[in-house]
Amino acid sequence: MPLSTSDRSLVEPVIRRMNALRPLSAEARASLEYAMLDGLQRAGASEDLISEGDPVDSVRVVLSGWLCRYKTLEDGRRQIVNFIFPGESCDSHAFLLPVMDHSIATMTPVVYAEIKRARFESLTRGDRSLAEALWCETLVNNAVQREWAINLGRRTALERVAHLFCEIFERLRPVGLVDGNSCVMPVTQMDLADATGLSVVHLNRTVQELRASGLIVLRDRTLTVNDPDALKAAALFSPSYLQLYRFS
Amino acid sequence: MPLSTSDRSLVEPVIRRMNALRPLSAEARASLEYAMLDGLQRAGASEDLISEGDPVDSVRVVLSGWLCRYKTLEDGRRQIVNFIFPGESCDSHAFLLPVMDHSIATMTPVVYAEIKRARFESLTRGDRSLAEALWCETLVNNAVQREWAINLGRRTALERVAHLFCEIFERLRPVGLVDGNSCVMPVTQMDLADATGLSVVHLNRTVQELRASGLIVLRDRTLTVNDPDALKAAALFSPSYLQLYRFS
DNA sequence: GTCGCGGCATAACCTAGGTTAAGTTAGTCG
DNA sequence: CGACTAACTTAACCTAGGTTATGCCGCGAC
Repeated sequence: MPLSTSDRSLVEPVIRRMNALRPLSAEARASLEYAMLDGLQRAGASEDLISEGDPVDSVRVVLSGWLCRYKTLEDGRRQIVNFIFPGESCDSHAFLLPVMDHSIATMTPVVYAEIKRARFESLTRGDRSLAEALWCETLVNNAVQREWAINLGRRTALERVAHLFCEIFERLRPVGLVDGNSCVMPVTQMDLADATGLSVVHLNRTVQELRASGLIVLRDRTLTVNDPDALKAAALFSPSYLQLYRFS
Repeated sequence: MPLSTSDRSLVEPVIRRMNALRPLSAEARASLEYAMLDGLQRAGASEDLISEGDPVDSVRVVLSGWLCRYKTLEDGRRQIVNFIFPGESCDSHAFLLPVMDHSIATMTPVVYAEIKRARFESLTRGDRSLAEALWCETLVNNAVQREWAINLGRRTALERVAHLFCEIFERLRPVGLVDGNSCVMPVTQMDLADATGLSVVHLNRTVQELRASGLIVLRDRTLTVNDPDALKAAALFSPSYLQLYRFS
């Protein structure tokens, strides 16, 4: 089965990202490509791909669209604990644990590749570099999670929202989704509130404040940051935890 | 070099914990034991073992005492993002990334085993079960980090502190550090405040409130929970994210 | 002994952010 | 076209939690 050009361009960001985390052998690259194209899936916006308590038996790699990991309390309070962007994988190795401790939902329509556990294991067993790239991804994920902890625990509302915008920018950039000073922001203010631990009303107030101070323009689902350094300063943002040096 | 009984009892909780995460082969157990006893170290309270930005070239396994992972903002605001308890390891595989994204400090005097990267890699290369146990630990860690996110973002002060106490209890239990309804609580209220994202004053108020309602007794560095179910209910605590089923 | 200090406790006051409510806009479904 | 809904906005009000300050206790240094 020959690969079409359009299919290749779909999975290319994933290969590029993995390769930046750990240089992949040509064979690893090819077999990962095939595995992904074998399991292409689509989902609409606001769908749960997997829920807390579900057993895991496959790995999903996001090709386009935004997803989030979230947890809820009994009474409905919801916290988005992380976003998942194109080029990132969802549950790499998660099947080492019996069930999910959190849920994963789409925030936009999404294209992803689903790789079954057995195939995934033969992929990673066959090539050390791929396995290491995936583990690096898990470690970076862990670092992001820690940054979210200090974000939620110690930053003010303004710093928090600014920090989230900075992080989104820096995570979208290596997969080619930042265009100059702009990127898409295809999520509702409700989602942003759940990600920053704020109420929707206060999230809106904070966005207005960022707008008024000229730090951001957010209109038509597009975020523009004219002076990134100023936004970073307002956010107390330092990108080292994202391990971006790997993407030159 | 024969192992003394006292040395064995020191590393026993680690072996037991790893074995619960993944059943270890007899050889894995023995070589891990030797590697740990080879690198025994001590540290006093309130010492940084490693700081944000430092390169990592060894793995530390905690044998006794409490540590924490923390991050700070430029202006000194500090967030403890996780605790590290006896039987847990610090930086397993962290050397896959170039530098630490956070710091690790002792909260009490600590005994730990330091295993150099090369030796660690030969240990895990030699035995798949040990490697898997350590990766499981990383995944559980990640799950704990997510729970901390919802704790900081969505729980009230009372729920947060109660939740932290519940988690500490459940993490200390499998390594034999819970005695009936009590465990040691060798940290200052300042530390608890930094872990829950509260000010010291409000942490103190909250502890008073938990005391007044009869949910906890905290005295002489000892925490007693007479009615664990009541505390769990107040905390909206559900232990599944800790993967404790593994420890019977 | 007492000086100094770190940890705990409590009170008075204040503010960041939550809550409730209402209005606007824009898109979708008949 | 109008009805309905989801997302956003703004205002008024309120409270959880922060800040500042003061006092107490216990302990180690001298």
